[in-house]
Amino acid sequence: MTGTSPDFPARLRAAGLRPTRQRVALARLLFEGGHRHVTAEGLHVEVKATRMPVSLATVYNALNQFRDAGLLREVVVAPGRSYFDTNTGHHHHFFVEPDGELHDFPSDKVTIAGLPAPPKGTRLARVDVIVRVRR
Amino acid sequence: MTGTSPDFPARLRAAGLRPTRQRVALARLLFEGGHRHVTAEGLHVEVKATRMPVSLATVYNALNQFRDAGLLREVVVAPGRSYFDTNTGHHHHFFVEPDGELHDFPSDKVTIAGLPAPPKGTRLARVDVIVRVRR
DNA sequence: GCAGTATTTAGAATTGTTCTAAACTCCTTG
DNA sequence: CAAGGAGTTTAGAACAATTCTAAATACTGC
Repeated sequence: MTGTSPDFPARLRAAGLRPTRQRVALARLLFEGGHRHVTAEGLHVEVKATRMPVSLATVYNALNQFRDAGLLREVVVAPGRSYFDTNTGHHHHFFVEPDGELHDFPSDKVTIAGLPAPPKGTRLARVDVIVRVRR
Repeated sequence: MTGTSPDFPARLRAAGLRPTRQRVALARLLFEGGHRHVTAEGLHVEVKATRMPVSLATVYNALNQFRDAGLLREVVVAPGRSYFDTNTGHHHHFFVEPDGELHDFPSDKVTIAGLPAPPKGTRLARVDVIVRVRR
């Protein structure tokens, strides 16, 4: 079989989101190639470069909805700017300061031992490892 | 005994910062008790409650200068808000979502194995572990 | 004490993000 | 396939966190 041609409208519908033109355009940019890290501003610039103008507010809306639907993961590494990661599986990040470049690395080779128990009345949600590096 | 009275002016001077009234007032709030996590807004409210009014801009300036001087560490855990940690030693964080509560835990019991090498042309700066928990 | 530079300040400006209300579009139904 | 309603999009205003600006003030060395 020749490469899966991702049916974006269907994927969006499966996530409980109406496949509007702008959501499909954004999904295409986000999910068509390999994994990516984007900011709202960056994605807005990209989508404007296509023949489908989309407002910045819609980019923000879509990113938040995609994240809530589990299609994206939000990564908080730098003050004042949110990154969204199309890789929603288990993995961690390299963050190159001060450029703001972000790279995934798989978590399956990484072992974290000796973590204390969560504070009383809380349960573990996720463990983020951010390896900060400099040029 | 009257306990150790930390000489804040001297500590500031040692860090290369002039011991102005407002910096000393902020240092007192930050370093007098045990380790703390503060936001600029929060610290501003606190310092206003003392008899020494300090502008919000000065709080931001001071926090940034203290961080640059190594007296504080900035912790990025939530989008749109920076936390400053008076604990500059090796340790990691619990972050209670969605309240925004932050707790330290020492890193000496924690072992992280299997981290990949930093990307070419970069050197390791720090490894942050954020354990996200929920109520 | 005085000059001189660093610091503080109020308020404006900037940046990133969310909100609002009106216009539009997807989808279902007839 | 027209119509209607709910869900979306949009431009622009609003908001929140932070930084900048230019003028006033405070620390420090002499």
